[in-house]
Amino acid sequence: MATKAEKTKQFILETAAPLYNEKGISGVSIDDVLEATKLTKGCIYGHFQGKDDLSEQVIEYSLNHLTEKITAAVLKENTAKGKIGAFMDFYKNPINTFINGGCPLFNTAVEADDNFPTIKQKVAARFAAGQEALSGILQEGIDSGELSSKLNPKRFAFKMVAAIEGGIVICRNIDSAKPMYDLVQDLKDELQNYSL
Amino acid sequence: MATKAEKTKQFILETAAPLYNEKGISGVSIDDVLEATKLTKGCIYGHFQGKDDLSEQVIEYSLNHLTEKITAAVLKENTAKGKIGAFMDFYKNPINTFINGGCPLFNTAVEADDNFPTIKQKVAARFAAGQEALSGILQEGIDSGELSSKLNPKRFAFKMVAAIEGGIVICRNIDSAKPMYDLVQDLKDELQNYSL
DNA sequence: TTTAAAATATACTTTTTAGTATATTTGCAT
DNA sequence: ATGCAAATATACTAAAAAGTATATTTTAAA
Repeated sequence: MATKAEKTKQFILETAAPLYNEKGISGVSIDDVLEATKLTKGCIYGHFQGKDDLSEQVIEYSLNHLTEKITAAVLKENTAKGKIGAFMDFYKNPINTFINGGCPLFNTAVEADDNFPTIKQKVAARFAAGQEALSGILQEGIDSGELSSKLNPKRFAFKMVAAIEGGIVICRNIDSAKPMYDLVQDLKDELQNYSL
Repeated sequence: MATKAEKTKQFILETAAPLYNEKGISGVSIDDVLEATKLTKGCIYGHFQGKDDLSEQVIEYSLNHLTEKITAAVLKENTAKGKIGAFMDFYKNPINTFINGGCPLFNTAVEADDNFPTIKQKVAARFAAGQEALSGILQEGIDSGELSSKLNPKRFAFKMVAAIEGGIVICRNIDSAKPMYDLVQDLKDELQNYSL
């Protein structure tokens, strides 16, 4: 069983994750985390070296959590179209995201861009892995004869992720989920057109 | 001619705009602005009520500037395809953006989401206006017989903007412009398929 | 069950950031 | 040209945030 300290640390990460996702790295203060967790400085600083360390580990936690959730959803399906559809469905609702505040990978990408090089690199690795996984699924679909070889897996995967991530932000901004549903439908139709 | 104070205020806005775009609203301090402008607190606080006021006006300035630039680029063309192409070309290079740090409209949308309701509303109005303008251009293209009536102007406009904005963030994150070029090409091809 | 170490809480200091009061300078109407 | 108001600079205070030293509590091994 996990030791007390390990459970506390996990609890801090879990509790801080949505805070970071909503307010951003620069927008979260240690006091915010203290208030959300009802813990004290001594405790927080016992588990983390400082705010930078905390930020890094919270982001790491969020990205791991995201990856797990997406992977689980995708692996439930057994066709390429099913898997890609599951990916899109995961992101379909831009208002109630699996963690409050939208997609943590994307939010972090925006903020880390010119400010947090270490975190930026971590995010970049996740995007690369995600693109690899998605285009791999599409390539398998082509190889198995499910999808047409006219489909460019990498380009479709990039366009899909870019559109979904962009769509989430815009829909959240205008407080409307509708364009996102249409967008996902359009992307599914586009993939359907490559079906054999 | 503009008075000295007006010129100074304009200079502050111009100078702070890229700072805000790179570091985000929460990431910029008054001292950052002082250092960038080489001005002093007395001067800044003479022109702005405080940081919130400064932030709001800087964002306002950036969004106005963005709108002007895009409008100018689009109005140079006289066909629907030409105009939409000009829009995409404006955003084609994700690394060297017209203002350092990516698209200010989108960056602000991400940060304002759960934190700055007033600014969020301003951004939402801009997105709405943008969608209106772009889908209007496409609708005119349909009406004039340039584009097929099978094209859904609103849905295409949304997908295009979402993909471009998302693409910029991802490309900046992975330090590569290539996927963006491919994406723009794909979107242009898609529009081309609706040509009559 | 005892106790020493680990975990957490309390009470501070330091640093950073925002904001203000006042002095000085500058531009422009007379 | 000059004097006064507007613009800007200087030098401060206030508040918020990060970080630390130490006391207390809790956990778990002996």
